[in-house]
Amino acid sequence: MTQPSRTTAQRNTADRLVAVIVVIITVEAGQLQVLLIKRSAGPFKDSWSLPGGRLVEGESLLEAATRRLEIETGVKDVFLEQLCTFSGLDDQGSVAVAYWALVDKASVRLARRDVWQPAWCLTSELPDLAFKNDSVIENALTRLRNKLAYSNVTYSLLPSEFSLSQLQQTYEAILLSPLDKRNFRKRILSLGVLEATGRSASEGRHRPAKLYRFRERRPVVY
Amino acid sequence: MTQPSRTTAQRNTADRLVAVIVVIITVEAGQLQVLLIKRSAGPFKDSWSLPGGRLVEGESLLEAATRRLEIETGVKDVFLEQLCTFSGLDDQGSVAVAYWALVDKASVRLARRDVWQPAWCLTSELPDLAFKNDSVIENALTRLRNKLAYSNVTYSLLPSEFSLSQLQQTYEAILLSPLDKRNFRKRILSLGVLEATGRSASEGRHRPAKLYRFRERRPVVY
DNA sequence: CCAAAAGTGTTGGCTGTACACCCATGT
DNA sequence: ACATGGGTGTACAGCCAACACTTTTGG
Repeated sequence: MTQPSRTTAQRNTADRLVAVIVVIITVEAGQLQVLLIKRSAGPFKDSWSLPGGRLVEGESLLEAATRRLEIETGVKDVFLEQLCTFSGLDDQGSVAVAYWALVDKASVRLARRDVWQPAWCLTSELPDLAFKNDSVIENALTRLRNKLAYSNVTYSLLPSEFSLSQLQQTYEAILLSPLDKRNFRKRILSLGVLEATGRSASEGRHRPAKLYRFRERRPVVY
Repeated sequence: MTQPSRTTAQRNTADRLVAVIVVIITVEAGQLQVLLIKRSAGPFKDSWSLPGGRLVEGESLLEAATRRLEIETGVKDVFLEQLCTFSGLDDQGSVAVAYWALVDKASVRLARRDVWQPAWCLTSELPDLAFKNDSVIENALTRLRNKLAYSNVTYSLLPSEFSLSQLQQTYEAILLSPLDKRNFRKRILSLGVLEATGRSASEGRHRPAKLYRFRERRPVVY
């Protein structure tokens, strides 16, 4: 059984090429960043796009997204959730299921290859992207901002132990606005999703900060 | 170019059968209902499932869902939104993109056909469903409940003019819990999404109720 | 001793919730 | 006249936002 041609402009079976794409988000130095891939072949050669790829035989959507995430970053067991599904991102009738993931940049080892190099990009300075990927990213960021308010998703953006200031900086980077320190601490601590580790860490020549841990390192909604 | 067989348990191309399924929701007499189809052929023959079907050539996902909704109910221009995408609902490697829709039952004319008859079913009395469709419905209802709190989606469940009591009954049917009348009216009116029509209607032998209209008959988030 | 970030409480406004009675109509 | 649902206001509590100073450390 031969494969139908993948390059003709319109597919001639009712089956579709199904791909997953993954919006991999991190925060570093108070800046939101997204992982992009430099396209070194195919349509949109030399422009940037989100990492993605087709499903392989027998693979579920989540498996494909998990695999893709690990290929690019080496990380597993982070927050990874379906976002939405697009048709018409290319003009080939394919269907793309977008996922989004949150990773701690320190735990990432970017894939090193000659072609299709991944790189972090500030969300404030996104280049032109292939396949309308900018709307996918916008979508993911909106979801992230909403989800901050009623879930613990940030567990996946930080190391296992962190200070409240770090957590606050993460929130501020995502929301693009400063938060009041006392109100933030009150709110977060009263949720009861954190526990103190008893340890402290000083970064630079300052007073050392108490370290906290998320009680659950998996998604919880309040 | 031959089509690959659709009946073997595992597909042997990386292309997938892509279908949309639609959770069509309505409220009547204080009861949430979902449109189901009696399967009269194929897998799960004689059990119930959500209406759905494959994409046709050149069709987008939203177009497919819109078409399916209109085929079953005759209605267009109602609230229709993507829900989420499943792989593994059957064991054939297909991918199903679920949508959900809200319709005013009075404006619906159910498709009449000899086979695959559609029928309304109370969500409190769902039969066993094919293809794990029960989880899809649960998902849609959860989304609806959440969305009640910050959007005007109910515009699509009611006739163009309605009383506040009708609106409240709709909310109660969805949330499965009674609401305080005065608080409900205060809350809804203060949102400013309704406008009084100036007209009234009495149903039965009661005091006639003021009628209202949604300012926007399309989704708005507060 | 100085710079830098950590840590800590109180107040006022607003929002949401609980709660009960009178009114207009049709029969 | 009465039964039925329509319509209305107040008081209290909990939540969120605004706001400034002291403490601890490293250099």
